[in-house]
Amino acid sequence: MSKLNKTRFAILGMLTIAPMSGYEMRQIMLKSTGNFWSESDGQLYPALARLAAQGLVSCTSDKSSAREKKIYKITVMGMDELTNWLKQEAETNIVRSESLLKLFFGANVAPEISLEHIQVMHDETRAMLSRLAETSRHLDSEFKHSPHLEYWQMTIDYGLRLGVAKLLWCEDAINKLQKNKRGKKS
Amino acid sequence: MSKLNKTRFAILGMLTIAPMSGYEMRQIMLKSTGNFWSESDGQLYPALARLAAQGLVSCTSDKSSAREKKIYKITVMGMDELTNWLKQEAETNIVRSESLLKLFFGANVAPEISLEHIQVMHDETRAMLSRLAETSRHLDSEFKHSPHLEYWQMTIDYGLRLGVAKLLWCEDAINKLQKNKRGKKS
DNA sequence: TCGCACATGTAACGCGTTACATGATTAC
DNA sequence: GTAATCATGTAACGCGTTACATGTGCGA
Repeated sequence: MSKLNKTRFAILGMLTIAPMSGYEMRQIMLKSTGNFWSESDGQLYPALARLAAQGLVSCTSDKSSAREKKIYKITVMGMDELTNWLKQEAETNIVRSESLLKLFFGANVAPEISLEHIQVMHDETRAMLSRLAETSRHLDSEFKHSPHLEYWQMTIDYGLRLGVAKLLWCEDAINKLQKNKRGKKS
Repeated sequence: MSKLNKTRFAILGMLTIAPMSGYEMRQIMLKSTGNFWSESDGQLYPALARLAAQGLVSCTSDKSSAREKKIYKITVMGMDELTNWLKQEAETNIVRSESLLKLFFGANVAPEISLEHIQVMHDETRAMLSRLAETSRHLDSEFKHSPHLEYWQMTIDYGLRLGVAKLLWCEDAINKLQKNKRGKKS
């Protein structure tokens, strides 16, 4: 029960924003929840089909555009399922950082190696921060009157705060390692 | 190749600290890398056996203690394998936060629900911070002259900085949600 | 004596990604 | 014409956890 698939809930949640296709959903997820939650094709499409079979979402085929597109919409039952899940305590909080694992074993190699790893983290974090800032601005203008906005901005703010902290840590770590390098030379 | 098992490297790395048994390794991992990397029984023991078969670790049976204990030691080949991995760029950086996902969909339920989730995050973060602080003190006294110490403290510092940022975010988010609640009432 | 910590493993299951298959339209 | 994007799906594979199996010794 505990490790049961959460994909269904991510989907149901996305459909409270608007009815959409699986493809659209994936794009939106990447840009919105991408920093803390993502789903792959192989999870998404089968899950959508299952939800439809269970009556938690309805599906209509849209043939107006180029290729056939399946537009999914959340049902009353689906809404029930979602809010019920939202009320439960969160279970899944996974972090797995190969960068930190490598740093942890850094004593086995030259400090330059660890420096390089941290530099990469630094660059990636900076890139993430600017993406987040852009998303934030975009949401503010695009969803001015949506009840979702407040919550979305909170998750963005989370990314911003953690990102800034990460950046500062990187700079600190780089300093320490460089000082150490000089220390060993002299 | 890219998604190849990293367990082997985590094990090899741990064995650069000291020769140890699988059981000990698990304990140590939980306390040291637990916040950013962990392995379960079902990964650890088979991986140890494979590494031994490949000659990357050696294994001696210790019958002095209560139950038979297998002490693993990293070999020269294993050391080679490890340093080679350490030099490569990190690939695996996974984050999956159900708490944030629930917050993202918070507009679908009463603000009290989201408040509660954030409160849980806050408490968990505080607990993590005090565990980290304790570990840090412990390492300082226990491994004063180890070349590992500097690197270990850096990963702890990472946890501390991110943790503090998380804490501040929680407090901020709680304030925002409470303000919003009052706003709706009046 | 009951339960916990020590200690090693296996089997089953589900999670999640990747790669593949298909095919239309659009932009260069 | 050919590459990229839109669009949906499937199959295979490996990752990772959980639960189970087994047994010892120690402390409350």
